[in-house]
Amino acid sequence: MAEATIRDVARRAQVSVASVSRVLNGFERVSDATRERVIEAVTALSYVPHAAARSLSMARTHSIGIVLPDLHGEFFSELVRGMDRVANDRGYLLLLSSLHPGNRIGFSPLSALRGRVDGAIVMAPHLNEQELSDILPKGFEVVLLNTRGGAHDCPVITLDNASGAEAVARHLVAIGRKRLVHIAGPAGNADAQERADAFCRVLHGYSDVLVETVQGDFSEDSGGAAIAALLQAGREFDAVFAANDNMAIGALQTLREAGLKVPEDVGVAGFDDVPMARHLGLTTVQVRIAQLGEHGLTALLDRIEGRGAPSHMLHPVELVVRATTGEPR
Amino acid sequence: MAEATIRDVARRAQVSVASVSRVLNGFERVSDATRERVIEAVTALSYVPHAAARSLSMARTHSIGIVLPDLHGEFFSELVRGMDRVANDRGYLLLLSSLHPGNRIGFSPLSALRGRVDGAIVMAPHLNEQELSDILPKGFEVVLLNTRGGAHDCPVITLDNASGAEAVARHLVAIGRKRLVHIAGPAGNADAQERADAFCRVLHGYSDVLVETVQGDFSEDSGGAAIAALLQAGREFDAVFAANDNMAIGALQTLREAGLKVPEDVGVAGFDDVPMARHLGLTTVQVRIAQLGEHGLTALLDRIEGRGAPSHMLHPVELVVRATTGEPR
DNA sequence: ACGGACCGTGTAACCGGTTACATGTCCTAG
DNA sequence: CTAGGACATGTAACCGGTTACACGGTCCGT
Repeated sequence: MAEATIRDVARRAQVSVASVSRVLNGFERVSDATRERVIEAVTALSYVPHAAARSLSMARTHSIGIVLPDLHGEFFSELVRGMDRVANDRGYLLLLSSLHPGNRIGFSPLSALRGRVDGAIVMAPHLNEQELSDILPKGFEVVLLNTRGGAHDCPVITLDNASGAEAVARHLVAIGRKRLVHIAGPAGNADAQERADAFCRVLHGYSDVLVETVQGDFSEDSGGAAIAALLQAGREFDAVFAANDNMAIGALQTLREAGLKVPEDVGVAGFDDVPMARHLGLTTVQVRIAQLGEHGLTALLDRIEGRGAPSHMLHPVELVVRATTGEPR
Repeated sequence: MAEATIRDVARRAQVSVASVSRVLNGFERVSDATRERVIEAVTALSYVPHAAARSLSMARTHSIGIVLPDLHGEFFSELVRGMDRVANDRGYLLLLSSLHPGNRIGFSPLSALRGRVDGAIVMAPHLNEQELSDILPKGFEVVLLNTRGGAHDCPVITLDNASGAEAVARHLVAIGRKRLVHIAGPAGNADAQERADAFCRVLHGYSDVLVETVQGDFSEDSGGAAIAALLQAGREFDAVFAANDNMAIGALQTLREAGLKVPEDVGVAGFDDVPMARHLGLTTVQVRIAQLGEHGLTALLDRIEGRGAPSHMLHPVELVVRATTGEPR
């Protein structure tokens, strides 16, 4: 049984394809008799319009590309969930594409979306401006998420990393911590950089507070390893701020295994508020990720549909204080 | 700047559109001179073929629909990650679609995929056979994931609940437990049923082992409540197998609050291996979700590309022994 | 020298929709 | 009575690719 086409429907309803198309698209100028016959034929043949054909003639796909560096973890699923809500409301579908480095060079995965999407949301915090320019397609609207994008004309939405990190810094000072450690994210990652910068900037305002930065890579293991190295080196500290929750969790575990008490001996804070954070009582910076997704997709669709959207937006974050940063000793 | 079309390329390269198409699709019968001119023109115009047009004429989209009940949590992200790997390898894109009940009735979200995908992976554990039939489209290949689908001609992939539960049963017996409790999942859930059946079946083979089943609903609270009720009733037992990790975690907490030692007094095991399980040292049955995604997509693509795939497949699971089931007392 | 196989290339039909424009009918105003 | 407008509908071009088929030129064997 081959799929019915609009011409099959027209034949059965004894009308022209134009009339069928008009009925299906809710066009007004159709007589009731025609409309009825068309509807009868459509249901009888269980006709469904062919999306590719429609896209081709209308130059509109009603899908949106989502291009992300990695498709894993709660962050990803939350982001997509938020976008899915908006997409559903506004009649769009989401096309997923991961941007892992191994993709065939010289052929941007983004351009593969031409003719498939009306626009795309791109998140590529690991790329620099140059690399970004190389992959950005000319053919459709793009909104950047959490990505350095100063030099481009597409809107950018970034996390308000600075105020999050500042809030953590102030909180740690407020509860009396003096010797702080920051476990940074991977070098070259914009978010990691902003968090580290803001954290240190605030702390330099306090003459009696020391801060030391060590390297991590956003993985749980790297957080644990960083702390282990510090302990082995005999360093003393009374609080740790990791650039994300994963590393904070790793740090937490290593600290406890080393016999240190959290928060009594060492306070720990992270960034992201992954679900596990609540379970472990981890102080962290809450990022409403689903909302970030909604936010980004809404901006993109507004642009596509003509209503302009502002070109740079900060997505708010909020400090959540839990058990791992207790009161002053 | 409008997008370049294949005719623009042909004009610039002084050849026909057919030749351009041949070069782009790696067709052999093209002279080197022609090939060079085409390539020059393509790069000069930074031409990218229009996916919708290509889909239309080839009746092939190289995308796959993924239809899921919900887009959240680690399960979803893992599943998608696995599929993404396969999709990338084999040159497909993933089109995401959630199946929340609110979708316009009488118009299946699946049929909206016509002309957009070559096939779809559908996961709808909450639908019965009838509801499922109603939404399944005729136009393209479908693979069902973890969904009752006996009556349909599309392949189904389900978890191997039975061997997982059997492994747990054998393990508990092997470490010397004699009085077991099973916290079952919600009535009517196929996975829960299979786990309970297999668990009890194995244990009935041991004359000196007792097993008692209590009801749960997959939630953490229900696991705790079930154990609390047993303790209150003065029941004695030395091991608990919950039908999923959530309930196992609830049980664990309640046992400890009651002053019982795990694993010394009572062993605890779950099912799923959620990330938290590793953290809590929970013995459980690992379901490699990413691999399930790979598995499902591979089967679908094989079908689409002609190599037939078996119609019903069990996805393997594996017992992971951790701290909550220790050695015999 | 000639017929045919083979090769590279171009022309045009086709995929399945949308829509500008033409057509025909009926109604009404001058 | 008729010109012209409003309306319902049909015809055919178009979106941007792919590809069956036609065509002309080489090279070969006889």
